[in-house]
Amino acid sequence: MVAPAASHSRPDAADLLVWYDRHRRALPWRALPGVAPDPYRVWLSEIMLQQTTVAAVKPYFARFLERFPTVEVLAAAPEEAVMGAWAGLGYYSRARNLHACAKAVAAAGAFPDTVEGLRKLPGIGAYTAGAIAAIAFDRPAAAVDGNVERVVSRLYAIETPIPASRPEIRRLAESLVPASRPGDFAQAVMDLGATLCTPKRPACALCPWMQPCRARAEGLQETFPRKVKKVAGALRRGAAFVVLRAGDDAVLLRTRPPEGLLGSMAEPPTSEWRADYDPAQALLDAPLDARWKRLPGLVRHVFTHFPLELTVFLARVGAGTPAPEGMRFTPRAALDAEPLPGAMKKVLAHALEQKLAAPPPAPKPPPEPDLATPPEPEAPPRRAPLPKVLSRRPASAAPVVKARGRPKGS
DNA sequence: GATGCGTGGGA
DNA sequence: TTCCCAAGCAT
Repeated sequence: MVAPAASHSRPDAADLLVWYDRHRRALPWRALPGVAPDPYRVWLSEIMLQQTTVAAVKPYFARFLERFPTVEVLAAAPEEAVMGAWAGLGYYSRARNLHACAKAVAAAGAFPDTVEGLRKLPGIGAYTAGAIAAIAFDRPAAAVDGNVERVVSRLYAIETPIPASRPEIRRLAESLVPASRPGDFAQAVMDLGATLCTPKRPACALCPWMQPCRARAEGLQETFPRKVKKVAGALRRGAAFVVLRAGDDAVLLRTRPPEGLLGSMAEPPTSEWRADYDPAQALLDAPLDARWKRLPGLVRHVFTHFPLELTVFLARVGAGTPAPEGMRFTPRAALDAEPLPGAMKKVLAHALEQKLAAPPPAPKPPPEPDLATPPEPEAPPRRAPLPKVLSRRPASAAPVVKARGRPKGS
């Protein structure tokens, strides 16, 4: 529902466009004024920017353009090359859909230039279809993302919480789209939300839409959009098994199933992840027979919907040891080519850090008393630099290894 | 409509 | 530390 109308004029697209012409952000995927945008770049950037910050996307976007300069090149690339180039960016179904979409577009010969046509492609939903139609083809379409929801909910002081208010927000957003320069308008609203109409401490004094904004008039701008907060997921635990093979200095890896969590990404074998998992029983889940050492500390990682704690086990096997069914040995020098998500990079960094660390003198209590295999007596270094094989990519160059002994109990 | 799906950064 | 969030999509 909309707050009672006061003396507010209707938000004028022209006012926003004046502001945009002066304050628009320069972004790598954004065409210069007067230059026709490249649909491939617009599409690629929009997919990467789904739930992802501009700063995180920039290096990935540049690397993708280098490796896959056109949609035809991307379509012809092997799946694992695409997954590898995406590794670290998150939401990996985007990468699979990206590849599938590229194949469809390459087969069709061009991107569709309407919302309806775009909407049919994998990985393109209501927002992205509107954004591409507007930005790449200057169609009068609304691109309603989180920024626009915030801007519109403030303009009209919408009291209904998200997500129930989404249909209303969309209608209002569509009513604002001008016939002239709809592509610039779509980008202007997002720039406004990203730079002035921010979630916290919006800079209303600089806003071209301050006058018609109802939330601002009431001094309640920061309280919109209304939303219901979600509950955090329950902690899950598990064990991860790092096997180092002598001779070629290789690590045992497998590929996860194509659907679901971390789909199609690589990982060292792990147990199931459950709330009641007992690391003391972990060796029952080990991928092969070996002299397993339970490493001190543990690897923590927080996914969207649950936190995870992995206890890491390390084993060394002889040269020539074959990989178990469905797994492979990858030499450490070749780990860069594996699509390892952040959580699994932490696991490998934790294990290899143990291996490389010189034994410090200070002993330290084991993280948990009842161990199948007692951990090594040495204390792990608090924050050793990442092993070289794991440091790549400017953006995610140093996945922080949060692993420390737990002073359990009390 | 509710869930599942990553990651990194800022307050 | 903890919470929230950032150009959403598929089911």
